Amino acid sequence: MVTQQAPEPARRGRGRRPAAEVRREVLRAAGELLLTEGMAAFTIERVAALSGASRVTLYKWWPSKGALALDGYFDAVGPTLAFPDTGDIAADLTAQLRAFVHLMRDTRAGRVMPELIGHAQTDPELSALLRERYSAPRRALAVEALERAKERGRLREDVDPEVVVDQLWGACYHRLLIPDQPLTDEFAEALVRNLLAGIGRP
Amino acid sequence: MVTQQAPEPARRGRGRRPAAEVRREVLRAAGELLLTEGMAAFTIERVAALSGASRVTLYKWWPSKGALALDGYFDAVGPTLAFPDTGDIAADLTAQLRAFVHLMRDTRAGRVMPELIGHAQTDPELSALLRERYSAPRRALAVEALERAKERGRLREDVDPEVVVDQLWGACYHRLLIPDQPLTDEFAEALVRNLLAGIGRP
DNA sequence: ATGAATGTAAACACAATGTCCATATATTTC
DNA sequence: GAAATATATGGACATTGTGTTTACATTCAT
Repeated sequence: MVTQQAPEPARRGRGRRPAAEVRREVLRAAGELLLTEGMAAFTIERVAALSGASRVTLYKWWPSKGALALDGYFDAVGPTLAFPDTGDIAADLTAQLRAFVHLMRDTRAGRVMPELIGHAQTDPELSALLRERYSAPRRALAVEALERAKERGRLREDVDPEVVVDQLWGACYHRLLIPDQPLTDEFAEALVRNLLAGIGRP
Repeated sequence: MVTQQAPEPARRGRGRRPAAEVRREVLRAAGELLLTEGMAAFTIERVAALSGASRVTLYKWWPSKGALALDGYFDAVGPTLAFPDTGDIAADLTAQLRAFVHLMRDTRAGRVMPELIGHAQTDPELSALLRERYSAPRRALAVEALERAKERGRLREDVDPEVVVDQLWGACYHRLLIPDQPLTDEFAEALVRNLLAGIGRP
């Protein structure tokens, strides 16, 4: 039962294919298209053509273009999340922020993620999915790290970790989405320094 | 020379109309459409229909849909910018941030601005325009206020005002664009408190 | 083996983009 | 004031993407 794999990109006869195979191919094509040409070129039609699946199939499985894009993104990038915990909260935050800055500055993620966030502004489906599968989990990791630091007495008791997250990662997203100023290592370091020590003077 | 103003929305004969009148009508229609139905419903076609102008005219005057949207936004909202300067930097920052939070939470601007920023992620024209006419001027106002505070000795000398801006307004935009957490007055106040006094403990 | 589930191709209707044209009117120039 | 020029208008067109419908082929489960 040797299935002749067509060497050419996509040319197939009629009839059903295994669902798992179709899904795999679609996600691969979606991720590839997203990372190479960006959200502007990302259409259901092109994903269908690249994956060899029919548009109807895509419409059946994914509720919106954004949902498909997000699935494609995670399929391509994978769940590369981690949070160091050395006990030194300043160092841990700086390390995590620098890693984030590098990811956004040196890889395609730095173009794709802003485009996904941008698209989510007019796509409630994608907005919910993005919160649920991307921002909320990442936020939780940071909040946990800050809570631990608080328990160790490294942070003031009255500080809300959720606000701190916005003042660190939110600041990065700001420079990513509205690029008036560059996203650099020095920026990441200054964020932590400013916030921990305070910028005021008695 | 009495020009009979058609009482019905948009029904006109052929021929050239005064450029200023056309421009005014187009901007009014664009702003209105944007504020009532949002970016998703904002199309060249609908702006043309609402304004009574022809699509060709819009294509000639505006390089992209985003540019037209931004012009319409400013036409509708106007340059409502101001920065208090009472000498108390903490109070000034808090006041300005609270005003921003209110604008975004209680008016249509809170929906439109995220959509414009979102659209800018895949529209370089709009991105440049947004920086040039919106974010850069606003940023400058905040930076100037922080510089003045520095000169008065209220802020540490080694602090970069540009970073501070991201940690205050960037944090707000974060909650606006990725709404995991709500945008509240308490949030605005906590931002300033955290940053001025520092969140660390010796 | 058989039938239900599901992917495929092809066609359609629809909306919006972007670009023609010929014509009519405003503005400028003489 | 009249002619020349600039430009807005309506209408038509090709193109692209969305989303749905229909008939058919193949896989998967029983």
